Amino acid sequence: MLDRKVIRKDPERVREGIRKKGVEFDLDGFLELDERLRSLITESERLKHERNVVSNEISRLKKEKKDATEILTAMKQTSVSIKEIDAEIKTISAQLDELALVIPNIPHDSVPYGTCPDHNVEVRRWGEIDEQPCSPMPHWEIGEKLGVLDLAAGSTLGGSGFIVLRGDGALLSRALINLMLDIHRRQGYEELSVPYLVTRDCMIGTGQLPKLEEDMYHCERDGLFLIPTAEVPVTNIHRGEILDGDRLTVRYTAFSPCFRREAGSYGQETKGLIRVHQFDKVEMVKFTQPELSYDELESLLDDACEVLQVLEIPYRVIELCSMDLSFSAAKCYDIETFAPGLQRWLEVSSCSNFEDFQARRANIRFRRARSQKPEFVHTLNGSGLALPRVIATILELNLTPTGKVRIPKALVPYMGGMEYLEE
RNA sequence: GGAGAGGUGGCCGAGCGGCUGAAGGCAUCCGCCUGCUAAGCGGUUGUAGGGGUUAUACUCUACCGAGGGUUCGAAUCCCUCCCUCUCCGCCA
Repeated sequence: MLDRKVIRKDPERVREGIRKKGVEFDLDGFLELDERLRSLITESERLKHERNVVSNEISRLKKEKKDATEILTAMKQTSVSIKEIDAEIKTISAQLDELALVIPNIPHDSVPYGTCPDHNVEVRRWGEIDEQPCSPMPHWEIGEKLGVLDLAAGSTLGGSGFIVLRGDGALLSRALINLMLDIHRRQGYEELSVPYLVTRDCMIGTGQLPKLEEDMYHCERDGLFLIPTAEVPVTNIHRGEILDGDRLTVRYTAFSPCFRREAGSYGQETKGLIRVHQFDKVEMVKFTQPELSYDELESLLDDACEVLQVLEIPYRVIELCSMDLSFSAAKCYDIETFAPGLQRWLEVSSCSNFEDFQARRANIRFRRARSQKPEFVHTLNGSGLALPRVIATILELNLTPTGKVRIPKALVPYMGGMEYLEE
């Protein structure tokens, strides 16, 4: 959510931001409604003041046992007026709130303008990309051959888009989760284990709702949503709170499964492990002071990259252009690994700074000192990392001529000493 | 799921429908006092929105779990919902 005052005082900046994100929004209509609301509030408060004054007068008269019938009747009319005006205020206010929730965050000045992923900017690479693997084979073929991946079982259980990992594949997944969490703990993140079902308010807080309702699994009976990422519960853990400024920057990491309906996805995109309805992910979330958030974004990115370095997986870092940014993000880096079997790059992490956009929605603030007013924190999050695509990369990248898959050294201890996945 | 109790300021805890933004205590911060690791005295301390100011000051409105209702007027009465606690039941 944007600051209502900023929208009011600097509408052009907001208009420009909305344009850069490629979103349609009637800002003038919004501003007119806001103007109308404020004049109604002024009028309502004027009448309430009058009512308060006269009510005291009535009280006084009654104590003195004098007659108050006359002003009492007059006040009845005032009371009716207040009710009418307040009803209108309520309606307009609700309209404005609803509208405000669908205004996207404004891209940071450093974000390149662009209309599609082709306009994203490669920031840097790490490691050698071998464009010619020993035998280009997609991970699902490797995985099924080794018996670590069972796509048929997945679709039996949940339909298309669900997967089953078997034996050493399941172990590999568990090992990766542990390795990632251990790395992030060492980097200074507190590990959390959080609910996978959350309330609508949480989903609004981080910005998934109301815009992306179609992409969410919803348990209507209980009004709960399955989380699309641990970002939602972890960020909302401080909703409504005022954090102690001394405690910032707060860093959390959490493992969770992620549930996404992926409405509208189809074809090649959905094959194998690339796009599934349920996948595991280790997430990092930060709460920080506004002046530090862009430094924290860089270190967050580094923290995610470190996982790939430990796993000896080459990657590149992409800065998203304005229209490729998510609704809530002000700036975002994607980390992509190269899958030699598929001959394409896979997004394994997104590291974003939301500035105060989520903090306003979820009302997360901090106080610099006891005497000072609370300010909104800046929130950031990044995957560290998404499991299935990392597994896909490892399968395709570490495939040996004999058909075995080499397990990255750092992972071996987590695999009970196992060095290869083999038949 | 059933029965009961309760949700008030940073915390504890009062609160006959009218001068209660809210007693009292603790804590906080400021000052005074006192030569001893403390006590005493006085004062201070919420959030949001509007108006106002260069910024303060100032001022208005709202807020006692949430939302409705009754009333000239609600923390206080009525309804609905949420949450917490205790007991019982059920269950991994």
